[in-house]
Amino acid sequence: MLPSQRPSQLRGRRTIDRLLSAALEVYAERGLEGFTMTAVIAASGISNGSVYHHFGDFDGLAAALYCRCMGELLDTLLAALEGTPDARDGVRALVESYLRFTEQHRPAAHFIHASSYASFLPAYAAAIAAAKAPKIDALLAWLRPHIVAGRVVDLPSPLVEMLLIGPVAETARRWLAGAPGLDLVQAARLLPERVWRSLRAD
Amino acid sequence: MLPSQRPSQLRGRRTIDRLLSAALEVYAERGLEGFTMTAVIAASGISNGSVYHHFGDFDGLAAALYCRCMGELLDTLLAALEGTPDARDGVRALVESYLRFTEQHRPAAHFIHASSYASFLPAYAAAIAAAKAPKIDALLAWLRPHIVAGRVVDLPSPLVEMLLIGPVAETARRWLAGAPGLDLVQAARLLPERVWRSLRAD
DNA sequence: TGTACATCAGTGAACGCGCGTTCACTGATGTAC
DNA sequence: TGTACATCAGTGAACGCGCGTTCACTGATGTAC
Repeated sequence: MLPSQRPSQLRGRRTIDRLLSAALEVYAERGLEGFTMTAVIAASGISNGSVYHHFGDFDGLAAALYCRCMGELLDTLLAALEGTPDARDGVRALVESYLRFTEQHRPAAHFIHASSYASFLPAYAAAIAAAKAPKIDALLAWLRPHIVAGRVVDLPSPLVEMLLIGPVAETARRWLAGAPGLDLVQAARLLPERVWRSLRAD
Repeated sequence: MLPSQRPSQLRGRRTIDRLLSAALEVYAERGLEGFTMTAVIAASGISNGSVYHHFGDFDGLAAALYCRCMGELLDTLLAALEGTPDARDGVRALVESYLRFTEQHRPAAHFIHASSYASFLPAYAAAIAAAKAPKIDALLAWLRPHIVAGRVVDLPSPLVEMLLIGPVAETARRWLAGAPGLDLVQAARLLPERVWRSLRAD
């Protein structure tokens, strides 16, 4: 577990929250380059010593921010599946909600994508994986019956995930990087059906 | 054009080549974190002054390396289409060759993906886009007749690109990040047909 | 063929800046009796 | 209900390190005549 997840006092939880919010603001305004201890301290008004108290080091803060953003994304995807038993509807809802999340939470989405190869990940990989696991499992639990029943193609689950997430993740990435000619609303209208076609068993 | 592309003397071209090769080695061994001026200088045996002479600044060297790696990837994709007029064959060949390139040129592929949000990109975005444009155009030129003839779905071309590249790009990214349970050979066997199904018009 | 000269290529010591981190400290909170 | 004390939370000055960059310089190459 990340150290930050378990502060024993309410005061500590509020400090952590202020630090993470300030960190995302700093990232949104100045990018990875400007995402530094110094900048986060200044933006949050909290002393550097508190960062070490709660996160161990600056990478720990980055890992905690990553967990928070990724958690929000996964919660959004899970919410989209709520009360959607049909396979095609569910796949379409996943694609649409991923793109909607990207548009509505641009800084968080940007941070998630930009962190794929960040230096803080290796050190905190286990903690991050543990935080993601239950939500990933819930997504796979929704999907499995559809594979078993022969409605979705029976491939190794990492490959099913690639077909499902690949096109939207790449779309989000390019849009976040400022690529011209990409319209997320248009993508949300046109991509879901094509993704479904790559996944349906027939 | 990147300054590095046009050295007037053979000696200069060799220095540039040694610097870029050393830079990719440094990146492969120590990651983005260890990818510094100091490390590249030490690995190449060339003085820092020469870097400034040829690239302007360290970001210029990074941009030149990105161009070189991306150029190799695009050349590989174009070569896969050579003598492949059929739409389905071509799409499958693109998917397969993208994955094969990732496996065979791991450091270059890693650098490409990790650079998506790198700080050197904005400053050199125009030069990089100019270097990529002819090859991207060649890929689209292969695809267009198939769309016109109704064999490939008629979507805005950025979205066609997302469906084509998304699943393999995401697969490559996860594999490069060391995700467990991803087998590129298996992916090259199973993904091409599913990608084709998302693209074919019917 | 030889010489003069401009330009290109390469060197490496020196510099300043901002980064993450440390540490000795004060203050707040919760708990035991 | 009050007091003592351990632990948690927060502070901020100080530090060292390594980074990208600068600059005055030497050496190599190509060209003009």
